[in-house]
Amino acid sequence: MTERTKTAASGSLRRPRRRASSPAPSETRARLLSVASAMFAERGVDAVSVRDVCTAAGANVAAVAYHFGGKEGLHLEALRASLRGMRERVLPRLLPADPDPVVRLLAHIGAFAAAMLGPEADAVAPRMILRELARPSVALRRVAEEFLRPNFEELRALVAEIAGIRVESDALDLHVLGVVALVVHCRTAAPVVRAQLGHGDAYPPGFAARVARHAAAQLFHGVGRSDLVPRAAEIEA
Amino acid sequence: MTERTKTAASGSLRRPRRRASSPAPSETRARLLSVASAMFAERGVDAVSVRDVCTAAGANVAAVAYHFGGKEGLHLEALRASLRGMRERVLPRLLPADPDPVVRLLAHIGAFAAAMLGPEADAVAPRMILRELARPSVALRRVAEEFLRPNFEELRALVAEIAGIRVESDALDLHVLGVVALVVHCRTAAPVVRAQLGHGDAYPPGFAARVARHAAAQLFHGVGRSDLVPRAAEIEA
DNA sequence: GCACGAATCAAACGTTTGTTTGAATGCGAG
DNA sequence: CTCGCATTCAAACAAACGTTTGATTCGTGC
Repeated sequence: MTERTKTAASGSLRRPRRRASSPAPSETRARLLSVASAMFAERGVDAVSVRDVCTAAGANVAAVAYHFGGKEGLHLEALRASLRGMRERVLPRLLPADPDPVVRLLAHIGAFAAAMLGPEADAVAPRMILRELARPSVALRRVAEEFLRPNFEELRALVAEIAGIRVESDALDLHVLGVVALVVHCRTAAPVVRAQLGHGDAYPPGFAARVARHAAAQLFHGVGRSDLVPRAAEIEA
Repeated sequence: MTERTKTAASGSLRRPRRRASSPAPSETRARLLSVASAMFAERGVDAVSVRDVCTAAGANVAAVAYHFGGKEGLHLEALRASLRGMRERVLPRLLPADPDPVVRLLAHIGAFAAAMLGPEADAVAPRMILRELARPSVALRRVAEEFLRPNFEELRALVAEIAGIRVESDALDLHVLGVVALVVHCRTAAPVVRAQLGHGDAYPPGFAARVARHAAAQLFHGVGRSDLVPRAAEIEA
């Protein structure tokens, strides 16, 4: 008994030792992760209790502590899963092999906007990531940058290639930021933006592409390539 | 005992009857409101307990329930106070009496950016308002629109006047949204943006004006008034 | 067959939450 | 003075939180 208690109490952060060659990754664990991701994205981590997650996943209350070492561990794992899903699903679409940097740029902006605002944007990943942006507390923001940072750098590189030496570095940053900001703002402040634009409960179909085309055109204008503006129309819904 | 419990459960929403001609607006009430606004803006409403607020304000735990009828009431009142302060302090600066719409537009954008990103942006109002944008749950967003909506409409009217019939309505909305989005995004996602721009823990001095000039220039480009772009430099820090 | 360990469970833990209570306090009017 | 009323206070309240506990189940390797 005492030995049991000692063993249990000793590990301040207890982690369930998983077998090296575990055949079953614990179906309960997977369910918890999936349900938690959805709920965290929907209502925010703080507004969701582990009891909510567990009952929704049909698991016991202790399951979270057992499989993830606590709520914090579940949160981090859900975030990681979201990031992984995001990278695997949308990043490939961001980088077509076309030699024309304009084509690549337009594809990038279009895919980014679609991921954030499109009809399939109900996916948990964007909502979860954007939720992290607003909470400067946790160091998980670092994890979030795993996605946003490459996105920004890639955009920056493409724009630099297209603009040539026409723009100084600082201005280049702001131009790229303008694109990201517009898309992100439409997502994070969606209710307010919809009210301002006179939309109803949801963005109209094709709105993501509309925003993407606008952002691209503005970008071309800004970096002194107004000649490319018509090509922004190449972004399709 | 049973009667006790019944009575306790009955009073669902109690409100302290304030005297009609109250001479002292309860200094404690004012302190609570001030402290709460700051803490709500800093850490978010959910992350701040009424105990935190009360001890920080040197008041009793029951003070919140007494003066505001509960935490919700305090939150709403703090939000209202922030909005009022914001309108009184920054809105007048948004509307100079200059006949030139370009001057008014530049003043508007400059003041908006300064309020959000400038050195005095530590004021609680912007942080509190922007925090509300991210939480679609409460109807307090309606209250927030008391500030953001007029801001948007005013900007829209000015841009429409400057651009003339050059732009269709939908595009006009997006152009105005682009300005708002850039400024707001720099504030809400500040840590990430700073990391992307290579800034440290804080934006460099003059950053607000830099952003404002950029947004204005982009706006002029977008609405086909590239001739006005140089005038964006009129925005000063 | 049996013991081991991973997994699940009901139950309870201690803490913190927002709120309520009933008694004190202070002050102005009658 | 004393009553009434707004205010403040220490204390306790029920509920919800994340976590821990000890028992139980069940498949596997020895």
